[in-house]
Amino acid sequence: MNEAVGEALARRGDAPSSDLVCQALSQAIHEQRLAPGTKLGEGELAEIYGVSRTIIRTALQSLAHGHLVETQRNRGAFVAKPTPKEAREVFETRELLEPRCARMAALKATPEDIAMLQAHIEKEHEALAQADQGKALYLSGQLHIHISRIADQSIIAGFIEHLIARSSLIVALYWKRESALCEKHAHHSLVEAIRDKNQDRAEDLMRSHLVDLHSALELRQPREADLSLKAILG
Amino acid sequence: MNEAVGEALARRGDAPSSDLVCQALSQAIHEQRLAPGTKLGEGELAEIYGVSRTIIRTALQSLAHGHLVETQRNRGAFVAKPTPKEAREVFETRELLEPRCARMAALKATPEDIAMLQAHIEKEHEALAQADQGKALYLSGQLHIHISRIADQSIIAGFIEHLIARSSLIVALYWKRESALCEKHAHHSLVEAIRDKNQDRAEDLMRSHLVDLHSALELRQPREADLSLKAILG
DNA sequence: GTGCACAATATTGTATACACTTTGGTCAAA
DNA sequence: TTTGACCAAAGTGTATACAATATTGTGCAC
Repeated sequence: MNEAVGEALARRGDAPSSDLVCQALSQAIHEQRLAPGTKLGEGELAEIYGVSRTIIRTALQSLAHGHLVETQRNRGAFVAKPTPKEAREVFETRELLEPRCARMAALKATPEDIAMLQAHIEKEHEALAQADQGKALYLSGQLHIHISRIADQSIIAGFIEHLIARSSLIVALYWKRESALCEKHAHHSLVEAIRDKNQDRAEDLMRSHLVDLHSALELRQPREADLSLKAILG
Repeated sequence: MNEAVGEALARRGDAPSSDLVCQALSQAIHEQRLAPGTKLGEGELAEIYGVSRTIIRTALQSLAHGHLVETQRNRGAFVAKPTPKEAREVFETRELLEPRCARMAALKATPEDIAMLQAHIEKEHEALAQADQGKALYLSGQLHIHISRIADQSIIAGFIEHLIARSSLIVALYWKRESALCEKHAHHSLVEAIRDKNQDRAEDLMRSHLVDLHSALELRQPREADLSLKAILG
């Protein structure tokens, strides 16, 4: 029973309010309701969420650590604007880490894991059917995170989670065309390969899936107007 | 001249005091002057560094994001105690990332980079000659960070920096025997390979160097007594 | 009308004050 | 002696107040 007691004590929620704010802001960024470059004023956010600036500052600092927002001293926090170089690096790093994770996931996945992945894909289909672009993007990232967690390499999984968060911003800035259908099929066959414990195929499918995503980006200068001034006149 | 103006504005230092505290604590951890598990009381640190708890909390939060300290709600912050599983994962991840970085560094290193690495090795020798274990450990990690930066993959370099920071804690907890001489030689030949642009050799040397480090660890339960209760009764 | 200096405003950085939780100890009862 | 509750002290979580900095608006000189 000792184990149960420990679990209960550890599970005693007490979610810090800064975490809730952090999650709310993350989700808004992932769903592209906050565009890159948007100013995140502390007072403004404090009023919106009904907490003090202390909490907001804590949350913004967390997001800054995850490179989702950039802070400038005495100027404030802004939704991050990954540069083309950063965008390229994010995907290069994903192409290094995720195929290995897919391989390990194929090795270690339990029937429960498979069921979870398949249920997740169902949710993705629903979001696509409803043409809910933001939710579809979010769920797509979540699938990658689930796979990395199944691989049971929590550090790499943490890195991947980090990279996927940044990928949302990159997609917001540099996405070229709609290829949702392609993605849908890629996820489906990837989960199949994991289900079949086909490590080589899972690794290959993940790699080519990421290459497809990467090549669907137009890594030119950001399109926003407020930065183009700097880009042009710099 | 626009460029120069922008540079000057951006370079206008203004290091936030929380960063200074953060750096001081990091260095103390790296040099093993703060043992894993040590309580980091906010008031105590505030008095030591002559700033308010606000600054200390900010710094501790940064360190928590880097997994150098662990915070427990309403209980405070403690120097992190990586578990054997975490330790294994840290080195497995380093073995995945760093050999690739060494290869890219061999490809991209400029003569200035080589000179910097060689100068760094000199400093390592000095620290070893003075039997300054803490400084030697710190410099050893710095060399790995320099190499990853030369590879010009800033995201991977950031991950490696993160992993090396955690490695300090792991070494503090699980180091088995002294093999400083081995390390000295490994670093030397690694820099040689990079100097000679020998990518395969740089990659192999880095890999075997990391494997050596990894195998010099005794990944059993932590030795501290205050945790053994939990470990026994869990 | 244009450009610059300066003041007013707004926003961030830091310190302090207060509320809540944990912790350690004391005392009473079994 | 041991167990339990309760109280006091210490420490963390949050809000607020004040200081420093940046931004914006105004007026003056040219």
